[in-house]
Amino acid sequence: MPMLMPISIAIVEDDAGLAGEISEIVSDTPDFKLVCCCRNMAGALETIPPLAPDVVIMDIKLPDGSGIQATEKLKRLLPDTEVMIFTIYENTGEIFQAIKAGANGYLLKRAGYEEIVTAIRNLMKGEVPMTGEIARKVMQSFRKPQLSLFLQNDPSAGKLTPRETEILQLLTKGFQSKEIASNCAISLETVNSHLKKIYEKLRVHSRTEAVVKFLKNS
Amino acid sequence: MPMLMPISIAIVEDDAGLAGEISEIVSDTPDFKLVCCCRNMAGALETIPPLAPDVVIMDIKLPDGSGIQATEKLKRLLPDTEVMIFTIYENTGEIFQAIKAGANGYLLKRAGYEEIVTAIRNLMKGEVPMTGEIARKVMQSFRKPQLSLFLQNDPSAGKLTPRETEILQLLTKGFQSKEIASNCAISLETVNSHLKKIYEKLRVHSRTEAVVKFLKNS
DNA sequence: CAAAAAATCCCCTGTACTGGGGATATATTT
DNA sequence: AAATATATCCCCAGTACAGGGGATTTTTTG
Repeated sequence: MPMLMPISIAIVEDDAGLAGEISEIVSDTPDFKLVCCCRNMAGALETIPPLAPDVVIMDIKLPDGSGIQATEKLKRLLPDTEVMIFTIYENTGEIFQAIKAGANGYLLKRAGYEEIVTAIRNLMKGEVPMTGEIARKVMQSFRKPQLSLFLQNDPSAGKLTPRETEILQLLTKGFQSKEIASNCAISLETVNSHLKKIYEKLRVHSRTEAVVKFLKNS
Repeated sequence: MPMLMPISIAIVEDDAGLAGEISEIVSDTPDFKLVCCCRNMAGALETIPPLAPDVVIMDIKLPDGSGIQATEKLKRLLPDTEVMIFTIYENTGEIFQAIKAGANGYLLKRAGYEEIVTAIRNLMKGEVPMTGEIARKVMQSFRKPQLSLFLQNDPSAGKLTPRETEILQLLTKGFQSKEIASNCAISLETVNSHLKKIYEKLRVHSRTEAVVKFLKNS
């Protein structure tokens, strides 16, 4: 399917080797057209806006700033340009920052030739190219205190004993551990023991998570 | 590539016509195996757990409940089973509920033969099949988060600033301070500063108390 | 009765949290 | 222009919490 208008692509990447590889991929694809290849943020913000490419492939770590900042600024100037982050980082924080900055896709650098070409085409179709791992992380963030909601009729999560339920209820009232101890006339250590079991059974790692889970399901 | 173990699939769909179409697609694919086809939620919750299929294709509108509830319950019992929502609804709320309930993918009913087969295979590879439109919506929700949420003008909340509200909301998801820092791209110290103000305004002395107050008032 | 579950207590290590000081840079409002 | 609010960052001290070992007694249950 010959296209009248090739997809114009800009690259922002400080590593010369990698920049070369990508530009080769772009050049080797008939309907792709490389319009510029920047080495740093300053250059990108100066060169790219007047070119208004269809796609920008953006590295995160740049010598004079972060690709995330660059993305934010570029998207403000060129809202219709698709920015795809291309990075080695799998850190969740980075990913969210990039998404918030307006990135339209997120590829890991270990991606192969085919993957990159496909991702760019998908981008133009309005899809959101992400590796499976990244998509999972994004999805998980929605169910952060993890699913697996309840206790009463949840066989996989052990049922709470009466004492544990009582203590959990006190947690929801904002009591701290030593207050619970004196309230129940037991030692602080015992409260700790119960908390450990409660966390284990609810599969959480803090009193706040435990309380949220409890309140959501009662 | 012949597979020794076919992918076992269950369908939950009240519309007989559609159920028929999907089961045909599944049956026509060599390495797929249909293990059951349920018409309602009650049946699904009874039949599916002992079968422990690899994949469940789940309709949202069921005669005796919602596919979202069904997903939640199934995922509790079968955390390793991939549940793919299959629906006509493009409503953002529905999508988020489904994701929170633990759905692993989200397909629109206008999807074609190929798309369905591909989605199931991607699911097994750990990817998250979503149509482009849905992925966009999910991503967008990160860009302008929280503002839509309820607490906005709660008088008892003592006028929290947008940032404070955002952070409080992250608390309710069980995030710890440094996770909030990385998600908001600010330092831990800043998170602490915000927390101090939040506690002061809500007149509480711990994150758990803050969360409880927030959840009770929303 | 014997085994299992529940409830109690103790030690210890490392990390997270609370709350007390600050400071600075933008915005917003007056 | 001055005052106020918001958002950001820093240091520090003391406490609380999370989770890893245990152990003992009572209660429940097969």
